[in-house]
Amino acid sequence: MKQEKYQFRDIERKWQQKWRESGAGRADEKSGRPKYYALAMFPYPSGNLHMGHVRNYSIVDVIARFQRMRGRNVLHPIGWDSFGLPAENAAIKNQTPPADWTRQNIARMREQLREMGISYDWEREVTTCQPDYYRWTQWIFLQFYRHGLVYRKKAAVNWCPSCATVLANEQVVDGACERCETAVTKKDLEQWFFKITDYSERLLNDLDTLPGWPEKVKTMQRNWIGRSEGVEAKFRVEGRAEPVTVYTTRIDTLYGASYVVLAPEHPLVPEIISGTEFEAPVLAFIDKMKHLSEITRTSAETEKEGMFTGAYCLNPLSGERVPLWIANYVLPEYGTGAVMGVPAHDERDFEFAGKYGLPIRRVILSSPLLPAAKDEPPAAAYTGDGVMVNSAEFDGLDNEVAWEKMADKLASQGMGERKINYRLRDWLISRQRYWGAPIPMVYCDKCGTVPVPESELPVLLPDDVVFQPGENPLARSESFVRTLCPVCGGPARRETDTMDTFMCSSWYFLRYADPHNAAAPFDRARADYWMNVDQYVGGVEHAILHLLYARFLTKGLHDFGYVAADEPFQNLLTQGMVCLDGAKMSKTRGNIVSPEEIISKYGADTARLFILFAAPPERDLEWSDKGVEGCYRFLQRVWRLARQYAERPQPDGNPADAADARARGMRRLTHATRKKVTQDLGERFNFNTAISSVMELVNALYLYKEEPASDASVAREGLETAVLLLAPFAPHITEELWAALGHAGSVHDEDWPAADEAALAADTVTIVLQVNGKVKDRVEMPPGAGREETEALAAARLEKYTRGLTVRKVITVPGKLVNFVVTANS
RNA sequence: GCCGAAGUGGCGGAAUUGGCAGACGCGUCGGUCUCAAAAACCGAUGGGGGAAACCUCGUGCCGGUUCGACCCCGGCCUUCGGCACCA
Repeated sequence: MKQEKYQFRDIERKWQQKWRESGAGRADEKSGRPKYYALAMFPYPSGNLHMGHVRNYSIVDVIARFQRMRGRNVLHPIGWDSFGLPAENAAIKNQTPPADWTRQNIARMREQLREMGISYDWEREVTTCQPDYYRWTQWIFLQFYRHGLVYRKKAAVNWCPSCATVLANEQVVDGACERCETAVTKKDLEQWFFKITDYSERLLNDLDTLPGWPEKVKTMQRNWIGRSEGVEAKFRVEGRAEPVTVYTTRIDTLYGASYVVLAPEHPLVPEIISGTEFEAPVLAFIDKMKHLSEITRTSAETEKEGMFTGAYCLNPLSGERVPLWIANYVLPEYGTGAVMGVPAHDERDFEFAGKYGLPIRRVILSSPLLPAAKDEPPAAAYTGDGVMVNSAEFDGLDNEVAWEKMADKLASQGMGERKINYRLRDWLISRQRYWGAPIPMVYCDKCGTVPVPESELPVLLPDDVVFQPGENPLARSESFVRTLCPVCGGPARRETDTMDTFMCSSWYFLRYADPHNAAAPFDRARADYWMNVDQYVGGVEHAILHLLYARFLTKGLHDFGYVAADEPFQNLLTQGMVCLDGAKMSKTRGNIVSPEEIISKYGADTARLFILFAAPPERDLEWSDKGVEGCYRFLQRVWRLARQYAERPQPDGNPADAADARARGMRRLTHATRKKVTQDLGERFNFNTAISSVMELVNALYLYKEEPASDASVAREGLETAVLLLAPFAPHITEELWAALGHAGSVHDEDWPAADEAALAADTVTIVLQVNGKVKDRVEMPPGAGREETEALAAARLEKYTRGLTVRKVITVPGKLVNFVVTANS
């Protein structure tokens, strides 16, 4: 019998063409079926798909195809996060406009995605660098501006001298620029900020409404938001009316405060040193601090340094007179920029006091049994809980109780109040860059800072720019900068900063719901139909920033009444990295396997299958060429098996009627596999075990067909089950085989195969026989066998192990095991 | 340092959550087919012992709970992520 070979190239090309023509993957809201929104983090169009993309999109495609076969109305879109630095760098290097470079990259990567056979709704493709998209990014900026959530301030910002741009704190890694690794310095600039800190509490609390997110990601977000409960306490400064306010989470240690420290930038500093002998040295110290980058200065490794200001202040409760210092380890941005120094109970203060000879007094003892220790100098700071000492009326109290009482007392005397602080900073969105969405603001000498009216959006990026390293080309484009004031009509200048690309990627999932809307970013009804995203999948590197900003923007749009969703992503899966030789694949490291190469050698189905089979999705995946070949072999095995059946007519008879034990065993496996794969795909994302169980089914089908009395209908059912179950993973080969097996429609339009519970019923169950918990034997029994019957049989089988010993106890788990607990005769 | 994951054969990984450890795949070894090779197919494959039926050890380490622990508890070690002077 002549057998057609598995020509993956022809097959994949053929079906991709057909899907393209039929618009497979298209989603609309008219379906009566329940919706399902499957989303992968959209790519930056760098030019080529890498294995991380292949993994990400394969995972989501399996989910999308599975949900379609299960009867859901699936939205599975794709787009391009296409603003950003690489395009501009390429423009400088090649003198090609960023738009052209980006367009070419998108075209190339779009083809690569099509070659992977991902079932996107291509009619919903969005591209953030196109005016029809960034118009609405600007519109969203204006809504936040209108609601008082956008402001401009002069701020010392992280500056990358090489990229000539401002970096957000989160884009500074180890004191260096995230992109080019140049050491970051500071620069004062007027910058636009989003008031994300207004949402700190909600961004924190609403994490509890997301059980479908990994605990790890939620923890990272919680830490990033960094909520702390403390007290702001006032220390009177001798000879001054205005007190110093310190922030502390350990107000219970107030009696142990032996000094107060201000940040060098604290506004009080110049005043208190003015005209004193301390003025010159303190100013010299501050100057020295300014020359260090914030990163160096605030690094935990930097030695603590400080200086006495000459001033003293008074403890609000004890009245004790303590010196006022400045020090490098106090940050002006956090809390009040002033802290009380409690060396006995804070490690930083302990180090600082040791260095400068400041008093160290214990106020908390770890145990009440050590009263003698209360006046001994400690060897290290004790930061734990305990009993109060040296604290006047609070002595003897549990420190947690004292905390509350001291906070109350300060409040009643007007010397302090409870305060919650967050580590989260406002979001700096200004970028001194060309290739981004222009910030829609205008500066008028008469009217001041004026937003561009919505009717004038988009503020288009100009074409007449020259790309050189350094300065923002936008600022040099006269045609762009010169404009008229929207209020008075007089001459005005445009803002030349563009937006952080995180802005563009913080709402794209809403645009997919209504991508061609020219009157609004999206229609509320359409957005409400699709939102929330049912399953979001992407790299864990976006665990903090992208996800936090997307949550923030969604909450804002919700609050302004544009969408019902308050959280964008119902379930989140963070996929692991793709590694080669134990390290993440990367261009710089040179350990790359190119998807194009794999697809041309083995086909997209094999590439997809391997990447899903080699590891569970959230774990790192070690690339293996041999493993790819194994998956290729498996698909060929499926191919050969199915082709044999393609030559035969549809068998008569119902597989459920098959009577002999072998047939029923085969059928049981077929239906057990259906059940297993359904669970693996629907309840957890264990693609690897789903695939392995289909492999087992195929192996069994090979054996079954060689049986002398094999039932054709049972074999056929098993084979078609394998093809259907593989369809989400390997969409091309299964489509081809489904047609070859005589079916008219697409395999992807078939109903997901349900397990027949009747077929799952086993003829016998294996009972494990144990002695003292160790397996000694196993026995086959009818499923409904009674306890006594089972134990009797077990006793007989285990006789040789229990002979001469005393049976203390028999543990029986019906249908599973019998365990004899024995001891030696005494 | 803090927070979060993870440690299972030669390798990637299973074990549906306390009940047969090592599914599936890779690799290796042996065999069939072939003039030969490739492909394909069949078989073996955690360590030690034994001719064999079998015995024994075994899920990072130490202890605990339990009839029974890769799984639960306590304490360590290692690796990988994240954060790091946040008062």
